[in-house]
Amino acid sequence: MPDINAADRKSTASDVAKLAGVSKWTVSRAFTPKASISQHSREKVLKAADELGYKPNLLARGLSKNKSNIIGIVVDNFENPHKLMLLNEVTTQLQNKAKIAMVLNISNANSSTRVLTQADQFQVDALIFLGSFITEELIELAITIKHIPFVVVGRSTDITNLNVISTDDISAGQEIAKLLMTQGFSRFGFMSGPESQSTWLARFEGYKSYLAKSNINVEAVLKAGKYDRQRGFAVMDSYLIDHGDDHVEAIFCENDILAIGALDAIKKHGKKIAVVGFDNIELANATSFALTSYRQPLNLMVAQALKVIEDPNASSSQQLPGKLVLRNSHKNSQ
Amino acid sequence: MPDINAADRKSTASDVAKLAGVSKWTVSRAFTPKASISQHSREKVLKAADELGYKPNLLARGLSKNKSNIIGIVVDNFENPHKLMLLNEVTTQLQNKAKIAMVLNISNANSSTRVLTQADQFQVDALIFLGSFITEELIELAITIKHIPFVVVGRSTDITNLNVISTDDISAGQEIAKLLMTQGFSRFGFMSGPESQSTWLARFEGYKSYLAKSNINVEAVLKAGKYDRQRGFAVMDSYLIDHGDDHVEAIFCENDILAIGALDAIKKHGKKIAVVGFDNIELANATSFALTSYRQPLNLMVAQALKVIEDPNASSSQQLPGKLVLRNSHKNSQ
DNA sequence: TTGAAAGCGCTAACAT
DNA sequence: ATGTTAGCGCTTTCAA
Repeated sequence: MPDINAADRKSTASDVAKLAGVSKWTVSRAFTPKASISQHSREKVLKAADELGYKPNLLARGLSKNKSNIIGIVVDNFENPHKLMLLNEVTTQLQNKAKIAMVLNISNANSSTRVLTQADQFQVDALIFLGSFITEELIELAITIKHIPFVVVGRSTDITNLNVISTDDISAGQEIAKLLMTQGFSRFGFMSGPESQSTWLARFEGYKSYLAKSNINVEAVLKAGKYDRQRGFAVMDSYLIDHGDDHVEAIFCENDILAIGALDAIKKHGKKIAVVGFDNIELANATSFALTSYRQPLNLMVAQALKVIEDPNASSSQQLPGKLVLRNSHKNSQ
Repeated sequence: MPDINAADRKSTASDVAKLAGVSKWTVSRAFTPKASISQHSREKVLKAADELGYKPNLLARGLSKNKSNIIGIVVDNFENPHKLMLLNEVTTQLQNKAKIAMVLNISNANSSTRVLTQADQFQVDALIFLGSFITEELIELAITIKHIPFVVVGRSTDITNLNVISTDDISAGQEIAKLLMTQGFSRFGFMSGPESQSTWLARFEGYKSYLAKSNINVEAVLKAGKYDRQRGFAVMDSYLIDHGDDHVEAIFCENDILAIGALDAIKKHGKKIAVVGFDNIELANATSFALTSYRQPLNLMVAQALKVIEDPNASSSQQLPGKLVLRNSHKNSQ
């Protein structure tokens, strides 16, 4: 059958070759940055390509080069606005490198085994775990799909042989402890999110160790169990119910949405407790909260993560410095 | 060279064929739901595949079937937590259909032309615009990449020949007007986000028309210009500064993050103005806001969108009913 | 039901 | 610098 639909079909390298009067391999060369091809030929080809609206089929290229330029972005929680900041950063940086982000949702009902297998079948070049609640099981799974390099962004863990790019959580915790001590508080608390044996609460370590230098204990550790505003509220609410007027003066929450929940609970009880969060989500800036928080260096973290998955040799974990963002919630008089 | 690295390489249909003692075409059939193949052969193949950890290469399949099963999800704004709800829904539903989401970030500095072209090169089967601020230019672009069907989710527009799946914004606006009138208010306002000639503020239409039935005008339309909490705050702040005690009693904000900003401004001025938002983001439930909002039927919207891109004939726009979520912010006495 | 040939659109490697 | 052969891993089509 003659090619009646040629106009509707995407044109291929062969079409361009025909129009430019060269072979299709020359067309391929014209689209390969440092291929040996004459200036003349390249121009002819590019002109013809432009006329036909030709753009190389990246799936075909991927098949032949055995490199898809597709990166799997693994997300296990869609409740925290912070994820959106990360997604924004990672998609932007990938796009700028002519790569593309495939979002893999392993939250809730989605079977992570199934989804990661799917990603593997789509030939993702690498997997990036976005600040996920990494479990042993997940790591196991990622390793099973063993051809794929992967890196964890924004989550401390003590699993060895794992590439992790995160904020320097120890220092962050210390800085926050220092800030609160400077305010003159003497009774401190901490609110934690999900817990697993494989993840290490470096933020808490830094916080605790700094206070310890002044012989101060963290007297209350409120376990929210997940990164969830409602849980943050609930756990602070019951703490205040249980403790009456005998409560901590300042609390460091593992992240902003927990902190926001906590602030609401504190407000409900009409108490004054200083609160510091983590992530510096946009909402921290709302006057209702004026939440003092800690900004992670997302751009650097993502850039480093991309470097790691590109060059498996350079593989190494890193802790990057973030920055305290002062508002009002950490002060002793708000 | 003998295949020394066979163990490290992903195994292919040929590997499986060899082990199962059949041809590679039979292997392909074993993985094709209704192919004609004997039960016996299929079992042999599946067993061999399992042994080798073989899974079909979906990129290769895509190339040969001219269908990638990759869907481009176009996102132009990463500030609104509502996007995360949408992303969660769309990735989950796609994954359940053995398809995968490629997130295309056209916010800020990302050139939408470049990104959509990139998506085209990756052979996305379709494009889904997520509640985006659709411009004429964007539509133009999407049409230029003409082989690709696309659909807009969650954004009313009056551009014709465009598949749009959205909440029934007219009814929603009416419901909200009714709710506020029931509270006994008589002076009403509206806060809008970004404006373009191509998008139609159906929510506002419904709101306005319902009030008009009682001969009531919307006396103040605050234009935030973008979906941004800070802008919501700022525009309400200056409204209150300008109007002193002579202000509306109730305001409907185009979405929740605007509403949250507005609430903070109202609080700052120590005023009482009823506020209703839209989207029902998780934060609406925070006690600081107790924001009455409107929940869009995201699951239905996304399901419908997927149906539309799968079957171009069924293409048609739809308005799906959502649901008012009552909290405290709409009441005349909070 | 099964095997074989041809082709999806591209690139690596070799030949000229 | 350019054309050719072969091949990436799969499916479609045609024979047997």
